[in-house]
Amino acid sequence: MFAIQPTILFPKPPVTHLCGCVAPSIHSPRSGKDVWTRHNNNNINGRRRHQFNDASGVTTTSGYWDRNVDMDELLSSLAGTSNEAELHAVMSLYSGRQLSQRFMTSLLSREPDWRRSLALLDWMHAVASYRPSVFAYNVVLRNVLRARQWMLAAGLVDEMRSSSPPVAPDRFTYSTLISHLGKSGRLDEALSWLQKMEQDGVSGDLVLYSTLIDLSRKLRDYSKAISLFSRLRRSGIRPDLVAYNSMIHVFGKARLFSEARSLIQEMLDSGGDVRPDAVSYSTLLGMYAEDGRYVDALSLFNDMMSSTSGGRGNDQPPPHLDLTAFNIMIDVYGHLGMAREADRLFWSIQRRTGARPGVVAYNTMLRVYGEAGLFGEAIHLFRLMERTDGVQRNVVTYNTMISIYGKTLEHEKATAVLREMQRHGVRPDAVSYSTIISIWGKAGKIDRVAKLFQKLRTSGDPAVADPVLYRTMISTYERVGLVGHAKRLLRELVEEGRLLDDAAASDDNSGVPKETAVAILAEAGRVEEATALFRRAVSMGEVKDVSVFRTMISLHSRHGRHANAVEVFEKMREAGYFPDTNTIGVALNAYGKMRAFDRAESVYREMQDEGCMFPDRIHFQMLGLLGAKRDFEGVEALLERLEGDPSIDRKELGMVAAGVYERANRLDDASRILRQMCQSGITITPSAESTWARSQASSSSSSS
DNA sequence: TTAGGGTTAG
Repeated sequence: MFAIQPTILFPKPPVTHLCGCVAPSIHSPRSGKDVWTRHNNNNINGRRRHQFNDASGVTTTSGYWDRNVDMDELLSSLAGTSNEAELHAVMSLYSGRQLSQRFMTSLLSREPDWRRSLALLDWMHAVASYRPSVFAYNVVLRNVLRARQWMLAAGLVDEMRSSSPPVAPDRFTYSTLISHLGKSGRLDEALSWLQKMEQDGVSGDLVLYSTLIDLSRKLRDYSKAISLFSRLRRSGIRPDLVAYNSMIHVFGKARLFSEARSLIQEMLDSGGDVRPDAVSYSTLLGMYAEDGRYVDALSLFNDMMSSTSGGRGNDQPPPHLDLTAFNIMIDVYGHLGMAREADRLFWSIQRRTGARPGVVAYNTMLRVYGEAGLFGEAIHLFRLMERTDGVQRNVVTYNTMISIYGKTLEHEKATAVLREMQRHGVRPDAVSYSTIISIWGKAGKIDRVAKLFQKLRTSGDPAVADPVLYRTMISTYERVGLVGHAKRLLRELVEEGRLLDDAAASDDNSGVPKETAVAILAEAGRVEEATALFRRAVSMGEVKDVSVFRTMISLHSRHGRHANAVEVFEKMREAGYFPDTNTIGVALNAYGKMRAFDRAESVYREMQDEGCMFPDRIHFQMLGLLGAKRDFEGVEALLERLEGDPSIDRKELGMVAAGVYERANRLDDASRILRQMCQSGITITPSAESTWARSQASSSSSSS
């Protein structure tokens, strides 16, 4: 009858706990009233829902009489129940009173505790023979998901699908399930439900797809995000502004900058209903900045400054010029070594955007001053923040200031800032500690470093589970020659990873999660330990972030362990993860080194079939592999296909193809390609000319 | 009833 038996899956909690979930609003009549009043006055679908607020009960439209039932009394009785059996007993007292299904559903929808709502659902099934509606299921599902009871949630939806007759899950069911799964990093489960949803003929909507796209991005699974986007387009849904902006971010992360920029163009061309906004522009600006393409950022910013489109008036700045864009540009000027321009931009923020600089602007400016050696300005700004309304120094401010005192080699002042932040109630984090440790290390204060780290570990401060902090500790020890200490740290790390194998140990959250430990070991170049721990973590399903796979693949590749790199890569694909473009590049390289050309080719093809888009260099890499395989028909076929792709730079493609032939010692073909380039009006750069000349020279020498 | 986008520090 009931596919899930919560009593079996999840042992009953102690009575006090169960009561505690509902009791505060029930036991005290006063606060209980408040809670119900608040809920019942919610204006839902334009109708005021207050009919159950009356202690005497209200007649419902369905013809049942719920008036004999005092809602408060019923809820107090329920609050005293400690398990489903007792709940059933209480409810059966009321079942003779002909509670309407609507009443029951309403009761259920107000129940925030997942155990109790599940029990109510069970009761509706078993005792009253009320058939729970999709709505009822959705409410329970929401509660179960909020409690992160994943298995139970999946079971509930399976039950809906399989009960006879089925209670067909609807858009809300899937949307709730998928977004909760995704939010907690269970992207693959989320995607498998997306499939079931499609099987059930429930169409995904724009928000759902865009949630999944953004989740993929957060898990750094850009290829998957891109594939979802093309799926969205294929199903005829037109992206809106948020979806576009999400994708600009994704394309930027995947380094597909021309794609990112073309999305902005697409919005501009779309005829006005979707126009790029401040978020579109600053996303792209930020992506340029992150990839070190400061000049591109500058040129985009110039476009933004000169475009007045969408302005609200002559005196008003255009809406796409906002504080965030300026924040990014201060950072960009800083990286370009243009501190004076950054300074000018900072002080013009209010005039040009209408907004006052916030803490991020101050923090960025602070760092730019520090990096430019303008320490007087930095200290002045730091002091100014204290006196500026609406700007609160935060952990980033203090960390930046600590690092500035590190640059001036004033470790006592750096330490003083650390104390100052604690005095002001700002908790130092992993960045604060790794900054100060590195400063103390350089000042030779190893005792202080060791003492601090020991303190952090014993206090269970979450900052210790940070890969960079570990790396700082290790390199600090190594720099002063305490190699034994560094090794001990790594050994303990592995042991702590093992400690977490024990389910009980993971509850108290002590030690370092395996994913982190793998990253630390990999960064420290400890291939064997990292590999062993990684295998354990995978087998226990503890690897959720694709970046761990990526870390391992690049670790193996750096150490020339191409077979291992390929092994991890294939495991990653089996697990349903999409590798990012960098990883694909590394994997293709590894396949090439192993001379496994066919496997490389099928990866290249399959990923495109799955909707992936590659940056040019991946295509070029594939050309190179085909050349190395001496599959020249393949080279020509791919070349022809790539020539038809307008997003690929023709000149670069020609150069790469000529290089492929040159390496394969087919100089006639190399010349042919270069000749075709000249004929189609592509100017050949000096390096191309030298390639050409070399190919001519060696072809004449080989023929003589 | 559910739900999506941008910036700073080691």
